[in-house]
Amino acid sequence: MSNVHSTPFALPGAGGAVAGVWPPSQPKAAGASLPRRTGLVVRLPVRSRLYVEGEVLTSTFEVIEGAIMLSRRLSEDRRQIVDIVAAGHLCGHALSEQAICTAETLTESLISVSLGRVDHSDARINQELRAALDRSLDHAVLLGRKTALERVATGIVELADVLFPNRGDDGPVDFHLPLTRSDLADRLGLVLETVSRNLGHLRRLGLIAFQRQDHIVVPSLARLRQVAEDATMARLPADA
Amino acid sequence: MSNVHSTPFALPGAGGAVAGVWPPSQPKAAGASLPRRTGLVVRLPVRSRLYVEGEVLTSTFEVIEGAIMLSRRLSEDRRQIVDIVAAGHLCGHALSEQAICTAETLTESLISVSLGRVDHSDARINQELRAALDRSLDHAVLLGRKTALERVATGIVELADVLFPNRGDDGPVDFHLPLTRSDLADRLGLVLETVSRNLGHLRRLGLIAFQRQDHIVVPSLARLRQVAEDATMARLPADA
DNA sequence: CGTGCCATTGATCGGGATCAAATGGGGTGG
DNA sequence: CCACCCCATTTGATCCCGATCAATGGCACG
Repeated sequence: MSNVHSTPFALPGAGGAVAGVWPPSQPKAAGASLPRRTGLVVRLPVRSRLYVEGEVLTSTFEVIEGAIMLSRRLSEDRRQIVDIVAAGHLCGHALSEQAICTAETLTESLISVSLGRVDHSDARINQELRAALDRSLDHAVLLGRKTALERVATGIVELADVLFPNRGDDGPVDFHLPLTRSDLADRLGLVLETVSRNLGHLRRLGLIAFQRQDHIVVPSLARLRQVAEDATMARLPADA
Repeated sequence: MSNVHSTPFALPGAGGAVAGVWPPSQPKAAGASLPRRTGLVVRLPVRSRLYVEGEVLTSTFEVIEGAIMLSRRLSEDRRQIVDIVAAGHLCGHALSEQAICTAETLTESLISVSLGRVDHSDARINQELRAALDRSLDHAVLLGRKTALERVATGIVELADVLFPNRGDDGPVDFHLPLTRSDLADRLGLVLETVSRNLGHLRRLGLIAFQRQDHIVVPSLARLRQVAEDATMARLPADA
């Protein structure tokens, strides 16, 4: 049902400890420099774990560049990715003093770290909470009422929106897919094979294409958005 | 997939209009008086619609007694009940100036109505938003990763918790089920038949009993909670 | 005493899960 | 530069849980 990741590395408290723990001898991240500190801004490689569900949080994180995914576990093999935090948004202490989920960078990211909730007004926090709630409700509709094809289409659209925050909606995009099929499955309430098959469907429908397994091309976000809302129109002549 | 309710009645703006629109000649509510105004507190019958998804909100509602359900529609026949607001909690303008969902009383309720966000501090509103977000994430795990039996068990536990806010957890409870099977289905991401069958399973397991179709008895909330988290232990010898 | 809605129950269907290979791309070491 | 290996992904075959279709039963209300 779910996949168990080998943890790249973890932050213990996520508080003042931030700087010290980071460079875990992991030469994996693409052309990225090791995490370096700029005031309270850190650059983190892919899949850096900021905090774990249940932990007491002392820091608030603001995404400057990149994205963070938030997940919850029901048990070792049942995970749900509950949100993806885009650039400009917050997570951590300001939103919940106890971590209500686990947070990991989805891509190499530039993150601003601040203690407690300094740096962020009540109004700002309020706005962030509202946005997070709104996203969560949308996602509840997806998980409760959408078909697999609609879920996968929605997942791609969401990633496009998250990774390219301010672009005139719709029109063509292409980007690196930061999630494996298994991650996508854990986001969409499916299993990885179903994700793979439905990506195939979308591809055969001409709604997406792949340059590589992890590089997707979307000719028209508008058309994909349509399928994401209602896939009844989008069935292949020959279907599995 | 979902049911389309005949709307009992609707509030247009939910602002100062509150008092005028309410008594819609509907002698259905149990022994309830017609909505009467006490300062800014109103008593509403079952299934009163406070506002509809998309509307501009001017009022904040605080549940004094009873409960409110919040729902979103994907289309006419795909509804998801995204939250149930218990006594002591807020919904409406303070949480979102545009209604992000439709709100209806689940039971006859005592609701305090206030314009805008007066009466509620930023801290209070933040606290409410956090609580709502936390509930929503829990629910995402349910919708994404729980089996039908676990969902139904969770649904009952949730109702017990919502309708009896401050009781020593666990131990026996019995109460009127304010949701139809179809409503429960729309809460749990199932269809009504599946809800009915799994209520049957729980009944045969001795985890719940029915005095009437809409009056449930839970001998041990603790045991039901266990099944709500993991139903692998709770399978009947002979099963459908 | 019907009439209509809600719930239960049964029969069958089908979408997505599970189990099982095959494929392929990228990184490593020779 | 190439061979190999590892692992993510694709694809295929089959299963099964929950959806759908279809009666039937029960209770409230006119």
